[in-house]
Amino acid sequence: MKPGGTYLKGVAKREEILKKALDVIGREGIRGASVKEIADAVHLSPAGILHHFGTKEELFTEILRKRDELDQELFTDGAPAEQSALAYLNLTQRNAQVPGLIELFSEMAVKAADPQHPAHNFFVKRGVETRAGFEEAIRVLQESGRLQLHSDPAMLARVIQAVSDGLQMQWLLDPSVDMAAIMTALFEDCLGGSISELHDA
Amino acid sequence: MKPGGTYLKGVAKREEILKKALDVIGREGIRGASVKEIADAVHLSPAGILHHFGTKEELFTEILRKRDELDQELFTDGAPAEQSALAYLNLTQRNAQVPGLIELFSEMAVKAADPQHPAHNFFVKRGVETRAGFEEAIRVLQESGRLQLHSDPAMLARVIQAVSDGLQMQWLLDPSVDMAAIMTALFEDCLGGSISELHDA
DNA sequence: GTCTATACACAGATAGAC
DNA sequence: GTCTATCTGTGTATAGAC
Repeated sequence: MKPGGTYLKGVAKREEILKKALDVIGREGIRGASVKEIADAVHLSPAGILHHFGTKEELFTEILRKRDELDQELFTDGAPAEQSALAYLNLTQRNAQVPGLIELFSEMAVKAADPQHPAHNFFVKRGVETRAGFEEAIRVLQESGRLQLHSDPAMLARVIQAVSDGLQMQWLLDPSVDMAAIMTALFEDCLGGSISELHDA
Repeated sequence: MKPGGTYLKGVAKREEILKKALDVIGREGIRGASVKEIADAVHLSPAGILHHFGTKEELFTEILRKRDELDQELFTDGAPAEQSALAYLNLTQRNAQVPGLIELFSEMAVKAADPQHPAHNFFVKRGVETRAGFEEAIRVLQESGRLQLHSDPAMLARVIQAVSDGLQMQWLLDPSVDMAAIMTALFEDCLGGSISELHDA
């Protein structure tokens, strides 16, 4: 809304804050998830940060959004529907390397249950999109006969999302849980043993 | 550790606090989950509460434990292994009536990822026990031929737990999600369509 | 052993100066 | 756009009354 220079500087500053925040939280875990910690990391005061984002919860909502954005560029962009399941598995495996962000995501997901929470719409939309991807992949696999299970794709999509989220919680409690291995085994044993055909990445 | 009267009074007071706390949180949701709110509900000062429990996190750990205890009396006590899956479904359906407690549980589950958190061992133990119940039920069903799927019971138990936790998160975000229906459909479609045989409660 | 009163530490939010 | 100062709320620690 403002002429070039100033506006762009504001956006750039926001980006810088968000990137540094992802960094700090990834490294320090949820302990690094206070306004003050992030402020220190970008050499600003807490008030300076909140000038850009309004409130703490809005700041953290933007952090989540930013991570999704970065993830999407790396993994799922432009992949055909059939491969979205695989892309998701890759994502899962990679995310498992950054416990702090998973903690943040899980914590925010709970808080966002409140319709008034700034992240509420983000999580609703994210869930819808995630399941739509699964649904389409399932449909394609069913129609091509590579998936013998003929259950309602919408329901299966919900289940897959649930398994993914649920395994993350188990993994937070005990990092020795191999999420990707369980997901893969599940696809192969229950869904018709054909997801491995997609493996080429 | 102390002679009768006094000791019992202490225990009784703790029980009273825990019961009231479950009440308040169930009614007011996570907003009622501050030491002050609970203190008000039992007509005590915050310090009075903490005298009995030490810290806030320990208090809330005991609250979780208390709820499990009450749940167990109501549903799973004495049920044969084969029916534990059904008992769990019943529990799921009943819990869905008390959003505040599910929020509390989910939030604590995330915080308990930290091995130093007072609820860490509670959640670890709870997970082990939950999965052990599923595992035995699965084994029985497999051996009696009522479950055609021959995947590793331990892995399947993890998946079922994950679906259950994951669906709760979806439900928190959108209460129109019918957790029990999805769980039931999942058992019937993927696990061999035999869980309904157990339905008699 | 039980609890109140009080003091303290800290986080997030807000107002106003620069 | 950023800081300092301030206010509020919330959890925690301690002293001492009963």
